[in-house]
Amino acid sequence: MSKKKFSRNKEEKIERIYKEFFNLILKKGYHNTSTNHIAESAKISIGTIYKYFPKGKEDIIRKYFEESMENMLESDDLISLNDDNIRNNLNHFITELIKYHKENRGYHLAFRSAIQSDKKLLASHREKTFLIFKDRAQKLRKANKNFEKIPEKGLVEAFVFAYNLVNAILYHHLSIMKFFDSEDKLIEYLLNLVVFSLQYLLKS
Amino acid sequence: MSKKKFSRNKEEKIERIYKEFFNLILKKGYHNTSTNHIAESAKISIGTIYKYFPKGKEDIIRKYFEESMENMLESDDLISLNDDNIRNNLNHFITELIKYHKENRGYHLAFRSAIQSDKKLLASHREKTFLIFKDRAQKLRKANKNFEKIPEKGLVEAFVFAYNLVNAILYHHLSIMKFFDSEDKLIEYLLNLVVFSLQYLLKS
Amino acid sequence: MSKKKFSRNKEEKIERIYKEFFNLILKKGYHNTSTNHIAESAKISIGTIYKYFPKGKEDIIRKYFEESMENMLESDDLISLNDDNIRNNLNHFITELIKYHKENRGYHLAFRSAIQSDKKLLASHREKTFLIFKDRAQKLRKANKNFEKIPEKGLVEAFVFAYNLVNAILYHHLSIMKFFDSEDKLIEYLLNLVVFSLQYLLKS
Amino acid sequence: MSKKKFSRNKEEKIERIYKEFFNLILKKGYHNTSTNHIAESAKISIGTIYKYFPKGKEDIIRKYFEESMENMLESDDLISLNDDNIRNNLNHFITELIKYHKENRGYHLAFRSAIQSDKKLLASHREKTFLIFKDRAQKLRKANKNFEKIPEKGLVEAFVFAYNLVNAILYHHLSIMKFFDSEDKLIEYLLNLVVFSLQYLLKS
DNA sequence: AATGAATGAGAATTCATTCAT
DNA sequence: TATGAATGAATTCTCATTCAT
Repeated sequence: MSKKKFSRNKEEKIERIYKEFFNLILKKGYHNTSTNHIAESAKISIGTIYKYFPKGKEDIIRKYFEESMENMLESDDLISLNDDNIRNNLNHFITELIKYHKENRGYHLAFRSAIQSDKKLLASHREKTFLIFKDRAQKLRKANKNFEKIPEKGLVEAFVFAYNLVNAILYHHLSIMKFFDSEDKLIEYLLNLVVFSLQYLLKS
Repeated sequence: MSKKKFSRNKEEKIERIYKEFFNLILKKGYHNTSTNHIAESAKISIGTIYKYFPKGKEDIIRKYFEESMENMLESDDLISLNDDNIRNNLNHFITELIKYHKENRGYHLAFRSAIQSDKKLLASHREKTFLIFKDRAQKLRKANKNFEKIPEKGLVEAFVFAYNLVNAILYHHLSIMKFFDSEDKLIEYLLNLVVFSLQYLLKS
Repeated sequence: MSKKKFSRNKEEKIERIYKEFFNLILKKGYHNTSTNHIAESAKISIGTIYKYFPKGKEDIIRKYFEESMENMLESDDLISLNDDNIRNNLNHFITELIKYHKENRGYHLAFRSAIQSDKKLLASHREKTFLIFKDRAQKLRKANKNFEKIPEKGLVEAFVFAYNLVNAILYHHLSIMKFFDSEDKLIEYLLNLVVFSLQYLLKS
Repeated sequence: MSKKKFSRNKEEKIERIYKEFFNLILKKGYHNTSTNHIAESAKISIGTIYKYFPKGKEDIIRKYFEESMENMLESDDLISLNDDNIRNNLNHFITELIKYHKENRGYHLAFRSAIQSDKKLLASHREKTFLIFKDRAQKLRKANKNFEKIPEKGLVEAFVFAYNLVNAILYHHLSIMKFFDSEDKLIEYLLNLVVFSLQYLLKS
C-alpha cells in the first residue's frame, strides 16, 4: 500500500524532473542548465536527482529517450495500419512527427547536445529508431497489401530516412517556416518532399 | 639548439589553433573542449590564443566562419555566372557545397555545437549567410537573363534555403550515404531535391 | 531541527571567512588577496565561499558592511531617539563611532583599503551609507521635534558627512592620537569639529 | 649630440608614461590599469616601460613619488615666508594643497593603492612629509616673529596634521564638493577647519 | 529515503614579465 | 635600444558529485 504511494510519488518526481529539465533547456540551452538548477526548478533536492539519475543530466536524457521510444513503439496512432493508401499513411506519419517534434523540442535539443559527449547514445538512438521502424514495417506489411510488395529492408530504411529528413528540416536552422503561411502547407511540402525522396530512393 | 620559444609565425599559429580546435571538437564535443585544451594541443600558450581570439572559443568559430565564407565568396567556381541554365548552376552549386562540406566537416560540426549555447553566433551566421547569397544573387541577376526574371529577394531566400537544406541533409544524422553507390548519385539526388523544393517554394 | 545545526555551522563559517579575509587584506592588501586564498586560510572550500558570497570578495565586504552597520544602528545607544538635544545626539553618535572603530580596527582598516582600491565597491558603499542614514534620519524626524525642523535631505547629508569626516580622521594616516591625552579629549575634538562643520555647511 | 637627443627623448617618454598612467588610474582605477595598457596609451612599447621601470607599476609610482616630493621641497611658493599673518599663511597653504591635489589626483589614488603592497612606500612617504614640514617650519620660524613663538616640534606636527586633514577630506570619500558652490567656499571651509583644529590642538 | 551543505576539479580569462628580433 | 609577440601562473567563478544528517 505504502509501496504504491511511494512508487507514484517517485514517478511523479521523475516526471517533474523531465519536465523542468527540458523546459530549462529550451529557455537557457543544454549547457547552461545545471543539475542543481533542475533540482531547484523541480523542487526536488539535488540528492534525489542523483538517486534516480546517478550520472546526472546524461542519465536523464538517456532514460527519457528509452521511455519515450517505448511510448512511440506502443503508439498505434502513429500509422493507421489498415489504410491502403501510402500517401495517406505518410501524411499521417508526417503529421505525427511534427506534433511529436513540437511536444519534444526541449528533449531533442538536449539530445543533440548529449550525444556530443556520449557517442553511445547516438548509436543507441540509431539502433532504437531502426527497431521501431522495423516493427512498424513488419506490422504494416502484414496488415496491408500495398506495403507487402515493398521489401522489408527497403521499407524500414525508407521510413528511417523519411523520419530523419523531416527531423533535419524541422530542427536544423532552416528558417523554413517563413516560406509557409500555415502548418498545413508545411505538412504538404514535407509530404511531397518525402514522397519524392522515397520514390527516388526506392526506385534504385 | 635555439629553443624557438618565440615562434613568430602568426598565420601558422592561427592555422594550428583552428586545426586542433576542430579536431578536439570532433573527438570530445564543443563543450568538452576548453581553451586551455586547445592551447595544449596546439602547443601554444593560452595567452596567445586570447591574443588572437579575445573572446576565446566563440571567436575562433566566428573568425573561421568569416574567413571560410569569404573564401567561398571569392571562389569563382561556386557559380559560373555566365551559364544561363539554372539546373547547371544549381548542379555547380551543390557540387561545391558537397566539396566544401567534405573539406570543412569538423568546422561545421563545431559550429552546430556552438550555436546551441550561443544565439548570437547563430544570428551572426544567418546574417552572414544571407549577405553572401545576396551578393551572389545580385551578380547572377546582372550577368544572366534567366535569373533576372526572378525577384532578388526570392532568389536569395531560395539560395539560403537550398544551402541549408543540403547542409541539413549532409550534417544531420541521416546515414544517407548508404543509399547511394557513388557521390554522383548523391549529387543527383540533392539536385533533384533542391530543384523540387525551389519550384515548390517559388511557385507560391 | 537540523536547521539549527546548519545555521550554527553556517554562521561560524561566515565568521571565519570575514576574519581570514580581513587578516589577509591587512597583511597583503585587498587586491593581493584572492578568493582561493581566503578559502585556504579559512579552511573552507572555494565553493562554499561562493555559496554564501556569490559575487566573491565584493560580496564579503558588502555583506560585512551591511551587518556591521545594522549592528551599529540597532544598538539603542547609538542615537537615543527621544533626546531633543542635537549636540547630545551627535556626542552619542561620535562616541559610538569611536567605540566601534576601536573594537574593529583591523576590519575597518581592511574595509577602507578594500573600498579604496575598487571603484564599484566604493560606489556601492556610498549608496548603502546613504540609505542607512536616510532611514536613520526618517526615524529621528518622526520621533523628535527638533530634528523635524531640519529638511530630510539636509539631515541625511549631514549625517553622511559627519560619519565620513570622523572616519577619515580615524582611519586616514593622521597619527592623530598623539595629540590627545585621553579618549575624552579626542571625542571632544571630533564633536567640536563635526558641530563646527555642520553649522558651517547647513548655514549655506 | 645624439646623447642629448636620446636623453630628451627618454625624459619625454617617461613624462608620457607618468601622464598616461595617472590618467588611466583616474579613469579605471589602479588595479584595472595594466602595464600593457599604459604602454598602449603612451604609445611606447611594453619593453621600453620595463626598461625604465623594471618593477612595473610600483616602480612608476615610487619614482614619481621621489621626483614630485623633490619638486615640492624646492617650491618656495607653498608658503610665503615673509607674511606675518598666520591666517594668510594657512590660506596660502591650503590653496596650494588644493591645487596640488587637483593636479595629482591620479597619482594620489595610485599611491593609496600602491602602499597596500608596499609598506615601505608608506613609511618613506611619512618620513618625507615630516622632513618637508620640518624644513618649512624652520624657515618660517627664522623668517617670522609670530611663528617663532610656537615650538618647532608643535609647529611641524601641526602642519603635518593640517596637511593630512585637508588631504583626508579631499581624498577620502566625503562627497564634500556638493556642499560648496565654488572652490573659494571650499577653501574658506577648509581654512576655518584647519584654524579651528590648530587652535584646538596647540591650546592643549 | 530524502536532503542540501560542502567539495574541488576545471573552465574562462587576465596581465606582469620575458626575450628573440 | 626599442619592440611587441609570447608566455603561463594566477584569478574568478561554475557545477557535477558526494556524504553527513
